[in-house]
Amino acid sequence: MAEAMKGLSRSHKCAELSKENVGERVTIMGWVQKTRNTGGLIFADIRDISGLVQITFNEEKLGSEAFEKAYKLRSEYVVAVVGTVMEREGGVNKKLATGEIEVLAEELRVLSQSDTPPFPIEEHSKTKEEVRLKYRYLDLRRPDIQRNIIMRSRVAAVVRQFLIQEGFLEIETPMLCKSTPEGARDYLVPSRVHQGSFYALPQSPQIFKQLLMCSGYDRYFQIARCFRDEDLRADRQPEFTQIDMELSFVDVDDVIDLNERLIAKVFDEVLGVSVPLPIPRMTWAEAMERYGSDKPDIRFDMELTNVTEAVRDCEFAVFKGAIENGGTVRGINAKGQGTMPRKKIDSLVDFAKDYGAKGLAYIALAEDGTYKSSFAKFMKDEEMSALIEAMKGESGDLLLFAADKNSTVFSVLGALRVELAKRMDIIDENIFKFIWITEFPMFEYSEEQGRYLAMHHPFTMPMEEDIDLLDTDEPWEARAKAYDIVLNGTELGGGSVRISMNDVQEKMFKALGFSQEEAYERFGFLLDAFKYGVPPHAGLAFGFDRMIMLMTKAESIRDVIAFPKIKDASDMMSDAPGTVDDKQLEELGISISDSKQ
RNA sequence: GGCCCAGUGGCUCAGCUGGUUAGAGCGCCGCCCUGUCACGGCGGAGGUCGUGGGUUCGAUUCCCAUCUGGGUCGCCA
Repeated sequence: MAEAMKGLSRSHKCAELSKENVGERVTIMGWVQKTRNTGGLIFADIRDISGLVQITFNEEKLGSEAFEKAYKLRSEYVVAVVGTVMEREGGVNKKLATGEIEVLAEELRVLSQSDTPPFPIEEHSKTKEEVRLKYRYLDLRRPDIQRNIIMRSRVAAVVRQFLIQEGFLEIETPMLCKSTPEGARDYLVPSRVHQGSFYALPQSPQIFKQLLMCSGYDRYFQIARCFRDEDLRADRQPEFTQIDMELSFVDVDDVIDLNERLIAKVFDEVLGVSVPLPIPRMTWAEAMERYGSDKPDIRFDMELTNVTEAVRDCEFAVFKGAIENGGTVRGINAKGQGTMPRKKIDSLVDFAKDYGAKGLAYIALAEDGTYKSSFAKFMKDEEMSALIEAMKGESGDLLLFAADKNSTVFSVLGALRVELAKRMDIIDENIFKFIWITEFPMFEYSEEQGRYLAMHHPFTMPMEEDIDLLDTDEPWEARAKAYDIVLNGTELGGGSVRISMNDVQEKMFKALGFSQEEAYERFGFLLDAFKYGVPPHAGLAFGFDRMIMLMTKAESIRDVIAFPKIKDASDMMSDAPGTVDDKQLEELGISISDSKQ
């Protein structure tokens, strides 16, 4: 039977108690973590958000009726205990923050009983996520998840404090928006009043924050929920949170300066980690050339080497063909991996194939100066020597090569570089290496749609010296005033300077193949707003969940979100999404096609 | 949509090339125990081996399909 807490008031959280409190009469409330019953003496560890404290139940002190109650305590019962803080008689428990003390109970109330939990409520749980997520309310009791959720709140608080101090206003933007069929799939919300019409949940507050700049709120931020109806990954959820901001009368350097100070402050205050400023910058072109990635992990080297010139005249058909088709041959040198067994090399080849490579050529350099290679028979000796030389290959190294069009070579070697580093265990997991990637291309080719798309979004400002390129036959050569902040190989955030000049915006739409009408159809109200005096403006958005993931070293984004969704975007606990009543559908004017029922 | 991994009591796992009543640890239930903190002792309950089909004298084990969960490629302006 549960008892009321009437007349009791919690005086301390469990782990707030220490030797300082010895002799004090305290009231603590929390969950029973564990009981140890030695017969005439019962110990119980009581847990709340602060941690654990040991309660001692002694029949002489407590009386037989209450002692009987203590006898029946089980895991996860919610109790209130009034008692006196004592130094431990049975010796200090060094593993516990409150290990020097215990509370000798004088009164016990069982505020709530509990069924036996389906899995143990403990740190470093071995229970599979399937079970944990079904009982998420229990999983959230575990100290490691609680630490993540607490850190998330602290980061949000520091961000708010910093930005408000910098003159930002926190402004909410709508959740019910108009669908803009560019980019990710929208989550749609049917309208009852306007049957047959749909709202879309925002993929980001992009357009609204630009309108706020037009309206003169010259520094805006929001910790904003965003929605994308795409497939999930370990670091991707269908609804996620951005630290979103936009500033007027600024250029690239202003945004970068402000945000690196924000990062430094967050890491200092929350983790005690000092981030040296300024954070290094690298152009997109350099990042691709050196790391094969626009989000390079710079905690380790193993950079790409362009060996196209060294193999230009060779007879190896794979290299020859790639070069003839306008591609390149590039390699990476896995130092000291020359003895890698064939089986493991094959698994690297398979790995490369996932990223679009047709294969992976290799040279394994033995300690005795000889080598094994998948393609030596097609090469002259001096060509091999030149290639090894170009790769700075030494005895014991494993050289891996991809030959294809540049985008494939970069994607394969960029991923392979990270994979190798993981296998070689050369990544220092305890450091945070930030880098800004700048000067992104304006456009990116979509194989699927057979046309160029805006790499960032259609309001991204080209670099001044590249504006004229938009009028030429090769507008895709233009670089954007866009920047990403990358941490340990993860894109933490990104943004751009926006187009605030009408003529440039028109050129941009033209380059993207939008007619004036199409542009208006999609973004009319923004373009209209721009007619009435638009300040130069720029912004940035951080992936808040990813930031917390990296700060907590969580392996999954689900570990930093209180109620996450699983791979198919459903919620294991509530079973969302679900079907709805026919009556609800009728009101919305919606019918479900037979094939889906 | 493709590929890969996993699924055996509440939890975590073992179960060899197919062979009697499918095991262990933790948890749970009962009894005992006044200084435990991975408490201890004794006893006990609890399993359609994810599901369906096939091969076989016989399937947790082999094959096929399917479901569930995870990872990843595509996708994510």
